[in-house]
Amino acid sequence: MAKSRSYRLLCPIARGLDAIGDRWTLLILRDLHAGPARFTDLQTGLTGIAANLLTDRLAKLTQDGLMTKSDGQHGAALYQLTDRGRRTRDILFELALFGGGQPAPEDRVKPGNLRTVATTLGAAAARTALPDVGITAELRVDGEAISLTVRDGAAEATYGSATQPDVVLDTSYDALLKVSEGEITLMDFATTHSSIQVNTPGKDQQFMQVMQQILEQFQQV
Amino acid sequence: MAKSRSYRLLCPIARGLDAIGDRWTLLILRDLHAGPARFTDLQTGLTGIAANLLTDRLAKLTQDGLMTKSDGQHGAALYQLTDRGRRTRDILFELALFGGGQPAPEDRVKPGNLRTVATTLGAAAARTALPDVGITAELRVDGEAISLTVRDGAAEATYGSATQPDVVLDTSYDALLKVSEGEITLMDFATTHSSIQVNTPGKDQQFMQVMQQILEQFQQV
DNA sequence: CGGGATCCGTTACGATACTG
DNA sequence: CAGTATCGTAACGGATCCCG
Repeated sequence: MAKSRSYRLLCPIARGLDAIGDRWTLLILRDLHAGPARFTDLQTGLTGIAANLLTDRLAKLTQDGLMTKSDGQHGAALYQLTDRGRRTRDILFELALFGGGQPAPEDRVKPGNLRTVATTLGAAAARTALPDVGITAELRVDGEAISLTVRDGAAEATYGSATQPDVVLDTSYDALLKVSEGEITLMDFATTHSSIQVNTPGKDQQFMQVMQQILEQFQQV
Repeated sequence: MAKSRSYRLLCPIARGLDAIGDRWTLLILRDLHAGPARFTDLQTGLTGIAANLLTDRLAKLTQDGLMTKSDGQHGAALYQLTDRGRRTRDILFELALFGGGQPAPEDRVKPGNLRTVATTLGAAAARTALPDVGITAELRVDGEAISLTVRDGAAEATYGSATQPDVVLDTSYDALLKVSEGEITLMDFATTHSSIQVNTPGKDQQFMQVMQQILEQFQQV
């Protein structure tokens, strides 16, 4: 593992950056917040990180106690966040809020998978106050499934299908970006850029309420 | 100006990192949140950044509209944040919360100046709810002055002396780090690691209330 | 002395190829 | 699938020099 440059400052901000400030590191954490992932899952989501760099980063994150490596099915290692690693979530969310306001040139591409969507929605949902809502939803974004559950005031979003979802929402990454950046309204998003399938009658009201609260997180100027 | 590597992803997190993810950039912003600064002020606070790198980073931040350069007294240029640049404050604060939980090896040194303290306290203060408090305080941390004002529910901390402070608190960087990281209690901090001078009788109560709310921000596990 | 610009050795990154 | 190995290139770090 190549040792990364350190600022060697006592300042907590500098110490934080020593742990997660290296190139790619925050994007790796971003994808891990969507749930455990294999090496290849990460490599795909990061669109073109060199394999050796990914190896380096995973080693450092593991050594620093932000992540663990465990053996999954048939030799496929699984990487997942530790409790300490999960504490980077709000950093990522603030970064997303800021980055959403940055101009995006034309040559930008979609990430290789949409784990980032699960992370961002999950972080936003965790900031909402949803006392009496109990719901399991599946979002299909450009065909990729994201599971969103809210129960007992706690919210969680993971990459992958939901089991027995009350509601399934079908939409696109483009539309999600647009609504989160205020280019289209929530109403417009829900009606013309999404289609919804209700498995548990009545739950669609709760779901829309949740989505509204999530997306409102992005509106704070 | 050397062009920085871009992730070229639509993802807001990646876009944010394209703007502020380069080495040193977040630390520059950190110091600028404490108020306008000259080239040398920044170079000092960053303890050993190469001059050409600082030049590069300032140029990129200016070009991206996060910062402006203006002429100060006798040829000394002044750099300061734009509104957009100020939106990085919560990223820095979340980073500080996270970084405070990271172990700090022995060989770490104090930054060359304590602008970072003004930034961190200011960001923490901005998150508190302080409706009916009006106070101007000066913190002297290892001899460096930081001005903290709270008025009409809004808080601000800048590097430099306060004009006619109601209260002056004398303390050390070490003590501030310890209390923010939970190694000592607020009471311990206030009594044995600080000395307070009250210019406006009665304001010390309000001040302690403010300090408590600020430092409580760091206790959230 | 503040505010850089220039130069150059070192280090990390990025792309490709290769292996268990 | 999950990495390791190699190598050219780009960014960083330190020093020196320049200019008002």
